Amino acid sequence: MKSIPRITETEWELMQIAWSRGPATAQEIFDALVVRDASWHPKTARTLLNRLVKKKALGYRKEGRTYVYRPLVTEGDCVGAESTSFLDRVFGGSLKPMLAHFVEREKLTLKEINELKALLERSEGK
Amino acid sequence: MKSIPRITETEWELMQIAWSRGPATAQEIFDALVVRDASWHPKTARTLLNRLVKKKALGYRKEGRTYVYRPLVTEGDCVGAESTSFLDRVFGGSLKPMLAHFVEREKLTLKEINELKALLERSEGK
DNA sequence: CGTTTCAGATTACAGGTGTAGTCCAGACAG
DNA sequence: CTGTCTGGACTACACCTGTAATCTGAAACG
Repeated sequence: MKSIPRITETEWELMQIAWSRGPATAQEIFDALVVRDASWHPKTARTLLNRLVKKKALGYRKEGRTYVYRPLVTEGDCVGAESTSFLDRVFGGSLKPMLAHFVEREKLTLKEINELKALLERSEGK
Repeated sequence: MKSIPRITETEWELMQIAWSRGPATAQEIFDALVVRDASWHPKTARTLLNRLVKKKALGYRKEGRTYVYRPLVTEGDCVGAESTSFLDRVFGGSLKPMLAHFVEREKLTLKEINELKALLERSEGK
């Protein structure tokens, strides 16, 4: 079982791109970042790419003179790790209060409520 | 509108105690920490108390020779801030995928499922 | 070929964090 | 009173984070 590296807040933005685009060069990743938030600086993005490589969250393959990066951890694994950490830290690990919090907090539309209920129904069958 | 200070992972443990016990001395807080996890060191706990004071997450009142600490931010506010941050970072701010993740992940008992459905019903009425 | 250019490597740097140790003044023991 | 003990203040320190700048070698331009 591989241990999931700890992804920081800023690093998540790069990982999201890495996961959604698949293999991509530093330039491509940077371009995608800028689309979401123009204030990204290329040097900053590169530093973070390097750190993610060091953490083994990303790997790369030399492709001519540039590197093509790709995720070494799945989004699901990272989401899982982060979710567990959040749940433990903020809600002492109890699912129900957590779900209650979110349901209360956002004003859900009737449609959303029904979708969620459907989700629960399906879970029930499993 | 007050801004919620950023509470780190370790600091959450102190805050949880501060919220649940109400006003308490450093010693009392430390004792409570040790109950949960014997590896706490008193100096570490004190340092964190000071940092939380600096962050204005805790305040204190001199009581004779020692200080009595109390929270300056509510648990609800901190939970809310942390939840938003988590939701944005990990699920791009979309509630449904997040709830889906948790519902899928844990194997909910039928009882829990029904409780959650009840929660949704109530939310509907609001 | 010499020069500009650009990707990646290396270096910078000020907070923030986890984890403690040392210093100092007042409360307490004798 | 005087030495001791203790709570709080200050100091330490390595690693992490966010945010870049500078150095270097090779590719591309002219």
